[in-house]
Amino acid sequence: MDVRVRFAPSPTGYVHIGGLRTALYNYLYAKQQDGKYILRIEDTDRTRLVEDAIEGMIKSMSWANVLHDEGPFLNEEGQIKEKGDFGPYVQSNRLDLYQKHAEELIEKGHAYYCFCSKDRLDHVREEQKAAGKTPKYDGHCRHLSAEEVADKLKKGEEHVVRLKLPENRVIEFEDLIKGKISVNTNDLDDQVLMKTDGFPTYHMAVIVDDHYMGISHVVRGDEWLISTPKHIYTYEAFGWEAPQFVHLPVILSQSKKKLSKREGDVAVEDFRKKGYLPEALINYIALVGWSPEDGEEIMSMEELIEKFSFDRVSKSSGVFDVDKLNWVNNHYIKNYDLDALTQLCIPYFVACHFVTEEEAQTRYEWLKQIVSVLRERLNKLNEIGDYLDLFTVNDFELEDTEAEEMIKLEHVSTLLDVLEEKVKAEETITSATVKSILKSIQKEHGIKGKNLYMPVRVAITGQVHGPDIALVMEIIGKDNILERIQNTRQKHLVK
RNA sequence: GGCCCCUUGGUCAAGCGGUUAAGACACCGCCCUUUCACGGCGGUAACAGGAGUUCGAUUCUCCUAGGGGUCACCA
Repeated sequence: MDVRVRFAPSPTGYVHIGGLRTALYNYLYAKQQDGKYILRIEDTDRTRLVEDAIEGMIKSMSWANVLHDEGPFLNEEGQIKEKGDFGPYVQSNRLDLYQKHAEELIEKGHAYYCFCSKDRLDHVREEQKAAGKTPKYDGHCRHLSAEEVADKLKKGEEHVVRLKLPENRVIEFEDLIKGKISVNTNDLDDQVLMKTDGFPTYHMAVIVDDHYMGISHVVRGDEWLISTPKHIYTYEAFGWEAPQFVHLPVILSQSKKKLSKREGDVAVEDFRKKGYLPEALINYIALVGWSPEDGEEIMSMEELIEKFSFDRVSKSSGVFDVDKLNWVNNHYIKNYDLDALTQLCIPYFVACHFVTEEEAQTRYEWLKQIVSVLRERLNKLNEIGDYLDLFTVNDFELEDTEAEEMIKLEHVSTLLDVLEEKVKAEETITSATVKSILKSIQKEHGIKGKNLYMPVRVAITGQVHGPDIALVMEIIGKDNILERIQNTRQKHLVK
């Protein structure tokens, strides 16, 4: 059987990090099985639509490199165009199909019209709650006669279509991750299939679409597990074969709650903006809830495709650990192609007003050098801003008492004089000349190790930590070095 | 509350009847580096609890506790 899977978000906002993982697992499985990965837009709730959400989602997914084979795409002009033989892929364009199938279900006796008002339903629910019962539709319209229904319909009464669930029947299915699940229909409700506005509910649309789109595996979030028996019954009612079900565990925040905006970043877009590399985000997110047999932690998309399997997906939810994401991201930053990384860093340089867009081109080699020095300590690209003063500010203050201590050392005055003299004597300063200068200072004055490097570091940067000092000096150049020595001498040196 | 599901260190996790219960992040040491990092080595730290089954349970069963999901004309 051909593997066909889908990611089916509602266009109510951005792609959530949990959604990205769901999409990723779908994608990995499809690619591994030589199948198709489909993007479908579930926009049946007209009240929650967010303008341009579809575009945003397509962009986020394509940034993350989780690319669909069928569904809506953005063309050159940024308009939405569909690709694939099973469309339309946006549910609001498939209304007739749902309507037709709802009628089919009614004819077959597996669904019925319900004319209950919202008020009545609310009332019933309240009463049930008050009586300590589980709220459930009371079946008021279940047994209306054909005449009554026809009459109400003719009068144009508002109505919905409900699924007619059999009583006291145990529905079982085998979830590829959770294992055997069984639920009694008595614990289930006669789900609304078609709403008063003529739109289907999720439960209707998902079945019709998955069937006609030839979906082989429904890979979705945990929250759908309980509705699955209803879905299975609906497949049966249509006489269709149900797909395989795969319910993924939830991703939790550090405080073990469902990941929410309040506790930090949840949108894929947020991570992009902060300077997480898509490779790193994908790599990390794949590891929350799944691990490969060989225990490998750093994997490319190709490796993920090769190693992924549902039976190694965890049954229980996992915490999203930003620290580990940072570690993975840093790993990718350190090993990235330097030119490609520099290109990715340019927006951050510009955003910090370190350079203009134009300068980013004319002084590209300089930026590249800076990136090469900073990359090893960046957890994410936007941290680049934390280091830029290092290259631009000559008139700095000492960062902390530790820095002050270093400058207070007795030999610093002499050290600065000698350093200044030797720097002046050089035509240009490179990392190599800095090293040879320091070496000669060691020989001539017996200052070495920490006593040598630390005061120099502080005198040049004002800080006790930071990138390799010789490289920093090479990047800022002779004139700035001399100016900084002057600054330190006048401002910070204890006379 | 009913129903369904889950439970290995702070976190991600391996394990699928017999192991000194892996590995990774974080944390703490030491080493390397004439500085800062990187890196290397090492350390602290876990089978929720209780009954069974078994020669033997982290692994199987049941109960308890805790957590999550669901109970919408939202997905």
